[in-house]
Amino acid sequence: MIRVAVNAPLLEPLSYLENPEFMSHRGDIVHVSLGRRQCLGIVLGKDSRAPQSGIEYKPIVTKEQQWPSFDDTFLKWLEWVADYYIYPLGQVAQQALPPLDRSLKKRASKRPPVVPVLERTVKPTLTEEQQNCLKNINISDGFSAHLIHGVTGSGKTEIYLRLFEECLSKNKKGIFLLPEISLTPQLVSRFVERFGNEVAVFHSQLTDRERTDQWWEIVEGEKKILIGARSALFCPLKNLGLIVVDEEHETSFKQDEKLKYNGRDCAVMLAKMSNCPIILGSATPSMESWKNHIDGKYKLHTLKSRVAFRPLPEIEIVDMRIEKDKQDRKAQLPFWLSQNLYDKMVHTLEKKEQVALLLNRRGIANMVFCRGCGYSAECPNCDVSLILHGKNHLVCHYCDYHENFKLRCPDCTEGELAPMGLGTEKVEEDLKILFPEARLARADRDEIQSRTDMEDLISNMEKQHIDILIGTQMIAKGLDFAHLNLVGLLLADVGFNLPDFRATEKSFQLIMQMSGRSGRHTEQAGRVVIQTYNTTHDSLVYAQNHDYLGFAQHELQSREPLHYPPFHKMIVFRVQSMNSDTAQKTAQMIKSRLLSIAEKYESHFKNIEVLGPAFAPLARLKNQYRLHIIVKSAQPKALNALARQMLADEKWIPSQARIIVDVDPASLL
DNA sequence: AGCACGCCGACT
DNA sequence: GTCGGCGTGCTC
Repeated sequence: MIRVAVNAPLLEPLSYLENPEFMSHRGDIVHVSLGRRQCLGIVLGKDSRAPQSGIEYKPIVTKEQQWPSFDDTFLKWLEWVADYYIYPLGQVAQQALPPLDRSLKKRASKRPPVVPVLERTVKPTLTEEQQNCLKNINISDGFSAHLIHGVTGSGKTEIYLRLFEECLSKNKKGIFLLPEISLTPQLVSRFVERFGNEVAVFHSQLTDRERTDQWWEIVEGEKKILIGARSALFCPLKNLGLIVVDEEHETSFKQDEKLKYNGRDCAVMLAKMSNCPIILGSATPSMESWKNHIDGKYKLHTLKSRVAFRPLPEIEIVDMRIEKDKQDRKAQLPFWLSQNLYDKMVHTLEKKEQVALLLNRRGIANMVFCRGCGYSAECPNCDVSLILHGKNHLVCHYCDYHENFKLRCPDCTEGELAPMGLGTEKVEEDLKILFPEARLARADRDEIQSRTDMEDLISNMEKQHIDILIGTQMIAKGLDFAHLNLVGLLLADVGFNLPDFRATEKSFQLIMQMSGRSGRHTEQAGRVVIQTYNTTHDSLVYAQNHDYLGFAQHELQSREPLHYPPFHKMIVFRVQSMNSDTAQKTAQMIKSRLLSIAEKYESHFKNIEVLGPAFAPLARLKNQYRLHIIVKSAQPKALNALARQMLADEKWIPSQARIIVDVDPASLL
């Protein structure tokens, strides 16, 4: 009999009879019958166990010919992913296949090409730091892990490009992973300018046809370098010689639905199994990677200065508590704008340079409430306020609920509902009055919805058709504009107080990243203004001094006694149910099961901490009550085994409740 | 995930 | 009567 991982939510593979028409080998992609239907499965190998009585074993139906079989290295990696994240292997493997059948004839498409066509450009000369870094990375010596800590603008990308050159010269293929590639077409362009048509691109904003074509180009075609978001890792490349993960600290490498994998961590494992080097790069390495460097697992390379001796930006912190009471405000400024930032904006615009304002919108978006009775519009399905979009549209940010905004308060029927809080739209409105001459552009989820929207925005910024750019998180990442010399973070506080152990780290990263956008191409330092009500927050003080090392040391020190990652591993069990009671009971059952397993196998599960159950910070979403139980341990293997035991024999789970396992959660919301 | 089975309300 | 809504359970 043959073990087959079927494409169904079954944690264990199933056994099938060998089909006498053909032999099945490990890695083959086959069709098998499952219940009354057929589905795809991956052959894992011979099943030597005795057949179980009561099961009517069926033969494998056919071998799927259109895709090449998985080689052993890649299949081992898929098995590791499935095992580590406690997810059905068959469903993990499904991600490694293209969504459509191969098609050799190119159809005319109105969409711009996935990979732009660009002239090759000359290579810049390397700085001494870059040369040193390259000298210390030997890519032909099997697996090794490197962490490049380089300030923004220090030329990390050029190092990657040189490494990929070396990789290609050895006739091997390479993967370049980015957090959200559709937001960074500039980086793709730089690769195309160096490697021409040897580049393939893979990310979530491609159509199924584009994806399928790119898949074949990199798996069997002429393309040698795959640039992509985390999903690119699942392209079954043969002859892998190098993996680079840029902005490795980004939590968006963690997929938050279905298979909740972290692209960075999976990349490290893929490199290890493929016996090739992996490079992680960041201006603000994650605490996980930094600890790996301290523990000697990653080799550290530091780039301290920007290329061409361009200075680091000057970061100024404005205390909005004082600003509020200031009497000497010349112009009538809106409450969200300090005199200091306003003056700098005027100055920057006079010099025909560009300004970007970042609004870390989470939690302070435009909700509406009644000044008469305090009623506020809330989503009927979720425990959150509705957010005002445009003039008369109330939207829930967590489900698809929306309604028309009516002025009259539905509760006291006397007062009027008024928007409060701050959104990018409001900022834009106020700026139109303050700077009537300036050309404004907004970059948020409402404005930028497709890859072409972002490309247009970038080209407008580059051509200086925009004077002031107002945006959310999405403009903090990876963008590089020559004339952008002032960056304002309107309200830094928003990130400080999230109920998440990574809140300080995320805040620090955002500020560092944002300031990295300013003054990348000038001899004078770019300017950064951070407005806040809490000027002494750790993330601000270290960021102001560009002191990553100090921050990392401080942050690690504060996490260690609390047993937070990276010191202890974490698995979260989330319980969801329409019924609050069922949700709570199920959560309680999870906890007692965990405790009893831990007690029964005491020698295996030492020092396991079980926290909760507690309602998640957003206790109800899409009409589902949400609780979670957090489990921590210093031994990842034991933690995984405990979680598996807990989930085994799932018959005890009440049918109205769903349990979701999240290994290494990116956030606790 | 599919797909079937089965139990209930609604409707020609 | 029987059509079809979806809650429940199983897949080698």
